[in-house]
Amino acid sequence: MPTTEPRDPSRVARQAQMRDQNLGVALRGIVDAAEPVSRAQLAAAEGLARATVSGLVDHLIEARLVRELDPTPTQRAGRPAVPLAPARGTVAGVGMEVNVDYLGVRAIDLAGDVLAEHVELDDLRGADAAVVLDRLASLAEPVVDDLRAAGVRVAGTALALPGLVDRVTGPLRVAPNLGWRDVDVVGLVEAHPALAAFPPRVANEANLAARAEAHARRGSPSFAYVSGEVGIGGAIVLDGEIFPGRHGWSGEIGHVVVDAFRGPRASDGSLEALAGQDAMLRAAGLPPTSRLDALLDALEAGEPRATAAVAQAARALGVALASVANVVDVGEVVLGGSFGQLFGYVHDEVAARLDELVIFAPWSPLRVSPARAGQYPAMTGGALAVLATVLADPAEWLRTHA
Amino acid sequence: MPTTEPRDPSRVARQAQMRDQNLGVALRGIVDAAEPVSRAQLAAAEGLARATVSGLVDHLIEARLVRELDPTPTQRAGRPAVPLAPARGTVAGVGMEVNVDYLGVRAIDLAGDVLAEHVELDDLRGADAAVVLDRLASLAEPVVDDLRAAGVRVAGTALALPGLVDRVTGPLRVAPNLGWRDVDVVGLVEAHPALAAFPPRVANEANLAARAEAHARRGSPSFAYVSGEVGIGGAIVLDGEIFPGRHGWSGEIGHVVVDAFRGPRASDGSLEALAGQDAMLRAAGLPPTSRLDALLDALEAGEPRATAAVAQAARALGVALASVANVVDVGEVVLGGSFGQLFGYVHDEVAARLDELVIFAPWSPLRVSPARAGQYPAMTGGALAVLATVLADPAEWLRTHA
DNA sequence: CCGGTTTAGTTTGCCGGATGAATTTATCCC
DNA sequence: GGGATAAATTCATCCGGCAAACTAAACCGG
Repeated sequence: MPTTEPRDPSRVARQAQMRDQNLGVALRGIVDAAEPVSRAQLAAAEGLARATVSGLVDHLIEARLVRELDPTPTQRAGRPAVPLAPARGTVAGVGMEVNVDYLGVRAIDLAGDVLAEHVELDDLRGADAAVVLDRLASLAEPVVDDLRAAGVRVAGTALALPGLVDRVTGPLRVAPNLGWRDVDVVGLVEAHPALAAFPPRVANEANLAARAEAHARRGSPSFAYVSGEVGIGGAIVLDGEIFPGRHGWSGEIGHVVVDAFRGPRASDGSLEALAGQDAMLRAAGLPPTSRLDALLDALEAGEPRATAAVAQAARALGVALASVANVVDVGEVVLGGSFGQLFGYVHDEVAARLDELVIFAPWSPLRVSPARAGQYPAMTGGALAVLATVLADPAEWLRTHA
Repeated sequence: MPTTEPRDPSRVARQAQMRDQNLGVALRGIVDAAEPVSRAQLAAAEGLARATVSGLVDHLIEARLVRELDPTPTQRAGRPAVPLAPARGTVAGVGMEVNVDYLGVRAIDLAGDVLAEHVELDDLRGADAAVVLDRLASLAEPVVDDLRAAGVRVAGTALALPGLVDRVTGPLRVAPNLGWRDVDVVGLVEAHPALAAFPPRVANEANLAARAEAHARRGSPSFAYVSGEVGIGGAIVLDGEIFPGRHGWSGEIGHVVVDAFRGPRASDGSLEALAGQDAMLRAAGLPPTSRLDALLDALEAGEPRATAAVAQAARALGVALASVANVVDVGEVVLGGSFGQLFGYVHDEVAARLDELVIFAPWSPLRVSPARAGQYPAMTGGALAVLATVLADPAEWLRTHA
């Protein structure tokens, strides 16, 4: 599970906050651990006294955020440790997504297990926002209801969208590939009575997908994530944290210009214009209505136009990512979405461009790897984003919810 | 003064740390304030009890980090507040810089006043690193000695270099325009006996210049900074903090590629290749040995080749900055160094390209402004970086120094 | 089987430091 | 000179982390 939300760094230390803060430290220590840890290990890892940790853990267990496992038979002397693990099925984050050809919901608990999931495939280009969001809410309603009926506390919902979304207030500014502009997404979702109590945190699809990717990789990785859907989105991950930017609009790698002098408008040379799905299909001589599978088939068959199209796109992708790496100093590039599927065809070119263009490559070569977060990573990332609010300050969350 | 160094966010809260942390909060509250604040104001601003703040402030005064000013005659009833201000001339940060045509030292105290300064102009392209750094140390030696003789505690030194420098360990990886590569800068500076006790924090020139710029703008601004020296450097500033990246190599805007298909090598289309000082002079038909002044004269005279050269460079600059803005979501662009001097000639084109290419421009237009940090901002930024270590944890600093 | 050893977890008294209320100090105003 | 008002200090209280002592539950060697 990724770590905390950003917090005011110059915060004063108070007595009361101390407890709350350490409760969070303990919970994150348990949830982030690769293996179940004992109270004693946790104390050693965080530098707290064992007595202190015991008190915190008792609190977390009582709040059903943590559970004790059966002691594992060890061959060592001494009283066996009680392994601690995140509780299962007690708290859930709900991630929702509307994208160009599907929409869906996924609920995940603190242990990272998927508790429920619903996805519907459909072409939503140009669909009416109110209709689509009502349909999404209808999809989410039974999920939320079932969870609550089963005694699962729903910590909140998140909604991933393929566009520019304000970080806090959540209006969708523009989603070019859906044809949406200035949509009050939160309001439309809340309009559905079942979700009125759970206003979604809205965020960009690629940013949430990157969060899922960071979670899948454990241990606070840093990378630039590229999400090839119909458009090209992206995100920057630093030490396991999504880099949100000032308004939540960061990571728009698709709008990086790699060829400023290509057409009359400089945006004709943007990465999305050169390596977006439509551009690749066109360059490969495939009908614009076809899907990525058609391109993959053509590549498999060794079709020269398809090969050339993907090579050209890979060059643009590599150049754009090199610029990103030069500016934000990330050591790894993760290709997701369609670029994940095309990984074998684009890896070498992307790696070569990074090697050539990133100024620090001689001292810290960049890795290029495919996404591992599974299907619909933005739904997972949305659920994780919700759970991260619980992890950031469990005491506060327990006071307001629970 | 800019705020703290980044700190481990998931740190546990301890009793002992609480005092130290609040000491830092209080000190930063006083130093960052635009006007002198009283203990009571500080307590209200930070949400601490007045009693607590009093104790902290007493500690800071005793440590000569803060001083009390004379109460200003106010027209209100009640006991007049004692204004608190950063102490002057008690602690200094020393910023040093080696750049392509100058090298120098500047010492600054907590109040932001320049206590000492020495700059020597010289063309250092291709000069031997050991020789230059020894010369720099000789320049810094009397500055440090004089400060110490005057009872000023020297908090440390920083060294700005026009190249890629490792954040912590500080070897200079490469400085293309100096012709340096893999230089143990810290070791060479420390070799000078006067500086043996003050190993410099080494950092990129543009990153430190951006720190000075952030300081000059108060109030935690966010912007992308471009430093046009002989090469083109840059930095990202978010809420007043320099964004260092994983290794301290961030902000290399000069290596952003805006025209991937220009030459045989993709790097022929980098911003530095298109808008660096050499490129502009060449395009303007000026001899490569000439300086920026010659270009400014030609522009002033309406010389068409010069105008065209700068227009072309401005286009590349605007496109590169648009890519940066799309990726890191900054709302302002600050042009420093030669681009600061050329500001009047490049502003419109840069602003137009940002407006055209930055996807969020319709909702949050980007500002383009010239740098205000004065001459040799990297020296100032280096000194501020040193002082920031004091501000980050004054208690710790007092334990180890003082 | 039993005492010694080792490690995990709990109990307990202590202590640092934030806190709020009360107090003192310093000014303005009538 | 006597309120009124606000700043700063003093003081008793309380919270929570801490170290040490203690209990619990395993292993081991005889």
